[in-house]
Amino acid sequence: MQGRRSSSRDVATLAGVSRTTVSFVLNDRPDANISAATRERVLAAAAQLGYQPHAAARGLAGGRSHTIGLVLRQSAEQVAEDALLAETLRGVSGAARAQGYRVLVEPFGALDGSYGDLIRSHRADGLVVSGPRVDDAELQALAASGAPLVVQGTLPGVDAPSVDVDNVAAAKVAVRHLVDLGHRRIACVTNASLSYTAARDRLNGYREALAEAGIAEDPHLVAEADFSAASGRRAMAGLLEHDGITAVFVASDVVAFGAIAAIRGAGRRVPDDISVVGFDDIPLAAYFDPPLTSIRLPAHDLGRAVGTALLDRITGRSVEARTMLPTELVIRSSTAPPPTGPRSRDGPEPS
Amino acid sequence: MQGRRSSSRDVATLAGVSRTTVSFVLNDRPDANISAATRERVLAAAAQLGYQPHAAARGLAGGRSHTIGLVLRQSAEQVAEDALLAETLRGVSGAARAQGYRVLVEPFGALDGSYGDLIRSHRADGLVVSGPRVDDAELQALAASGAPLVVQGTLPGVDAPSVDVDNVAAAKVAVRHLVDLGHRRIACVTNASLSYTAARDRLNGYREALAEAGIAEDPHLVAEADFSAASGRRAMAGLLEHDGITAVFVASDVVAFGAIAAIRGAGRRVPDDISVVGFDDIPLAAYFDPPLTSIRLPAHDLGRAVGTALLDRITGRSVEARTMLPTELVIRSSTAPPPTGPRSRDGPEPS
DNA sequence: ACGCGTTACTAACACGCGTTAGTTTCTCCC
DNA sequence: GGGAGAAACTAACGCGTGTTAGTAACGCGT
Repeated sequence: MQGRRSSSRDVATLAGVSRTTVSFVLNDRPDANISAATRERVLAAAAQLGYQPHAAARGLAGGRSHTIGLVLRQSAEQVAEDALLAETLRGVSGAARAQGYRVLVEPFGALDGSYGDLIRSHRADGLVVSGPRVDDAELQALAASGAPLVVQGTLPGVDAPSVDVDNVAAAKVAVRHLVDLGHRRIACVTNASLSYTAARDRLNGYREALAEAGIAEDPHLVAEADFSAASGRRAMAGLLEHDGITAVFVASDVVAFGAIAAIRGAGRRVPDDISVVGFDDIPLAAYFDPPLTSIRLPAHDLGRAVGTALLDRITGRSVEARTMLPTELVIRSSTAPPPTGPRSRDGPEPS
Repeated sequence: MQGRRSSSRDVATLAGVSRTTVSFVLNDRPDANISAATRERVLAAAAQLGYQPHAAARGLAGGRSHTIGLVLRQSAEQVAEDALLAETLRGVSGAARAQGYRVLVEPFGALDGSYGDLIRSHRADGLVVSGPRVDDAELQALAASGAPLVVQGTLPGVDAPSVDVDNVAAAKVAVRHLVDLGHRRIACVTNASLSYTAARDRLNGYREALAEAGIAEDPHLVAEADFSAASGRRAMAGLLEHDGITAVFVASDVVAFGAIAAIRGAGRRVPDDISVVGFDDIPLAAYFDPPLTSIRLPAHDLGRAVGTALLDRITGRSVEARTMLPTELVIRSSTAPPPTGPRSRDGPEPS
């Protein structure tokens, strides 16, 4: 079908025009005057040869790589546990492809902070930085140098647009759901170390919800996890040493799976003895036992939004400094009213 | 810190040498004779300027993009459900980076078969094709044209190296585990449609294990799922209409989660009434209730192996036509001996 | 003093495209 | 008929690098 790689010169020769004309036609230059007949001839020639511009040559001449980088700033273990990565990636990639861009994924953001090389070497025209941390010097420097980058998540003090969900509000909705069911002694397991802004925000949402309900916060009822189910189990096991807990807000579904394992391990039942609300609504949440009540995080939309924002930034369009996507509480079976008596199993109705 | 982008010419000027010498030093050309003093001076100048070669220029001149493509041939839903994608990606990316390569991810392999453009436009020097299907015309054409590509999975009849686990043998081990526990009436839920070779192989392993145990196969005990937990629930619900099933081999953990939901929905217990073996050993398998017995799939190693194989192919080193990675049966709590009586709850011991 | 091989370096081309400045052809109106 | 302006196209440069062919300096033996 195809002999050897064909260049733009081959197309020009076949169509009987100059290389410049070929370039004008294929790139749809609006100010160029190309007759309909010529345009047709060029397109036919290109199709016949299966012509595909050489990406490097295009990038060199045009000063644009038509590639964006997706930098995962989390550690290897965290990346592995990220059940929503695939969806986010699809969203970013979809947004990119719609404008002729492709996505380079850099999953070692945490290994060495050298992802700035992607920009410096013009391998990528811009970066989506996911899972930013407050102590990210590379990110600060990159943003200061004016590199096109968009943060997925929240990172105050960095001069770059960001896309995120409102973690505070979402966590608040989750905890309020527990309050509405009648719970008063509600624990919290964070999704990660508090050096992650998302973890901090979700914890703050928990606190605000308690405050609004007039419940005094007990610092002993807050435990930190670090993305993994194993850490959730450990954190929850610690919390269970305190009496009277009837509900937990766990700021990540994966961590919640571990927490539930700990609850079961202690001989308690979900939701009969302890209600659990998760966060993220990963695909498996609905198939867990019990099906997990959670906050749905629009992973695909997040990816698309962050990709679109970056491309807007690259192409000089205006970008909102902050985009917030809506979340939604998905109520399943891991939450119920608190037990009435010490061992009552009847379903009491909240007033 | 950095003024404007510095080119190789700036480095040459600063070091007091020619641009060619700079190129020789930075690329470590073995046949070039560069004095230690000059080499030192060049490296110092490059470091001082923070010099980073322009990727497009390098690619154009060298004819190599230093990028490999990771093509996900599964549908969007399947990609979303793929809990091991992150690990595989890390493996591929790690292998690539070790040789100065980066990874471009193409998650829309199923949308349009146009991933060949990555090769034709020289955007990528080679492709890792994951989740191949027998009816992939693009793949056939690409392989025939001599494009460097490596298949992750199994696809007979395509002239390209492949990396995979031995799905037949692994499935056999899983089913033999059930047989050894004393089960005789063992059902199977596939992980996907049988147009996927992995699904077919795992089913064959199931059949071989039954045959070796002298158990006649009942075609009614095999049901197809399609990657999702929802499909697993449906498939299992159908199987439960047949009497006497005491164990199921489900060729995917995610699907198994759905299957377990169906079993519970029918009022049966795992493993007391029905044992379940999964496949993949996704991170959450250990935290499911009950913790899932499964076949561990070395996702990270698979990624690294397939990445390394592709790079070997690109750089002209010899590549084995077929690499098989080992799997391992991880026994947890979703499998147990079959119930002795119609409703016995005691733990019987297999003889 | 001269030739010869080795060492250390450089000038200049090629990669394939986008793009600016310039040229030719065509149309129209006085 | 002739000049002006628009329409349609092209020649040639530049992007930043890798690489080949070629040159200058140097050591050394005769």
